[in-house]
Amino acid sequence: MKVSREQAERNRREVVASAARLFREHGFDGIGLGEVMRAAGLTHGGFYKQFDSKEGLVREAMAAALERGRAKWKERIAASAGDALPTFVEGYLSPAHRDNPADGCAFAALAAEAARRSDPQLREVFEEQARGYLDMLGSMLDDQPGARSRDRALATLSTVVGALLMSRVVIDPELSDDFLRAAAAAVLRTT
Amino acid sequence: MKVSREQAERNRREVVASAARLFREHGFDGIGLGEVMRAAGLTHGGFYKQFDSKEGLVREAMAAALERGRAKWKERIAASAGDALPTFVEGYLSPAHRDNPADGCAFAALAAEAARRSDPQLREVFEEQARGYLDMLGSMLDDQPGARSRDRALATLSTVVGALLMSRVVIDPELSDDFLRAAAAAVLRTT
DNA sequence: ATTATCTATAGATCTATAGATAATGC
DNA sequence: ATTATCTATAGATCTATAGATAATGC
Repeated sequence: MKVSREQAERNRREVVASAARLFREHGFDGIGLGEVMRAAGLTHGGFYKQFDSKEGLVREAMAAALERGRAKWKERIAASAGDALPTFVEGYLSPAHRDNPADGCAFAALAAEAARRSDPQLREVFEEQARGYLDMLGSMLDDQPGARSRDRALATLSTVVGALLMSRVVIDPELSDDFLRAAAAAVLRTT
Repeated sequence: MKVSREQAERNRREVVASAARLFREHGFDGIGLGEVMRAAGLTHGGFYKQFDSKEGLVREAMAAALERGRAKWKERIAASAGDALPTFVEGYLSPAHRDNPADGCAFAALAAEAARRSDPQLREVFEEQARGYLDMLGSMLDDQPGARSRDRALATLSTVVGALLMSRVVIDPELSDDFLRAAAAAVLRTT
């Protein structure tokens, strides 16, 4: 039942990718290692040869999810003909993003849970990625009278993450859309 | 071991209050019924005489936490000499609120988890309270050229919830303070 | 007599480990 | 010979239930 070193490496990455999806979809405590391994096509007994603990997988999965998400926005912005900020804001605050948390932003899906976890290394991952997002947003924004670009990046990230969160918890589709639309308009209005 | 009807009613309310605190502090899955009952000074076996299920308690605890939170802001605003919006925003985005999730806003602490739960009635509770917050904020904001007060309430709620969330997950106290400060400034600047 | 709470437990699930197995890689 | 993965299981925990107990309230 041993596999080649390359296959083992592919398997490991598959476990991290499955975990990144399933944690965003069900929360850290909403999914067991058995189900994560099964989603990766393995059995749960093999987990500890590759990872130290569930907490270690949580850490790697969040680093992968946030890094991948940020790279995706950069690609989308580069590929777009329009301005960077509207491209990002309209994509981030789209119904498609709201309706697909498994593939979406890990801040909106899991930052509250991450803040509660005892593992400080997990919060380091979120902090490092927050700085990455702030750099990305800061470069899209110019200093303006009354607010430097970094402060506007901090406020913009807060607004889009909060709006996505609120749009997911309410049931009424109109109210949900209103959060996305009004937050996008507010962010773009201050530009 | 029976107690008077009034005492039983007090006990029930104490269970809901303990749950409201403990869920905000540890998440819905991070705390068991045993610990909730123990925090209320009871044993876990007595739980099902008062509640249908853990999900029922989650629902009642969130309704209580959000209703109580909203009432607290209204009191604070009424008692304050200053304008309503700065009073709310500076209180909501204060280090004290950030550092006390057990007593703080349930949107920032638990909306992501609530959105994932299968119970639709829980999301109804969040939606109803979101409308309450939007009404409260809308009444603090005037229509302005380019944005009606309801849209500004939607964006403001998104911004403050998102900023509190982000301020809790990062480790660096400076970065955490920056989220609170920059979000407050952005919200008040558009006034 | 009724019933709020207690002790005790069933049944499910979850993390982590032990030991077996079979394919890799020296 | 080494090792990635498998089957099986230990030990902890969690929700929910059963039946006992003792104080309330008719």
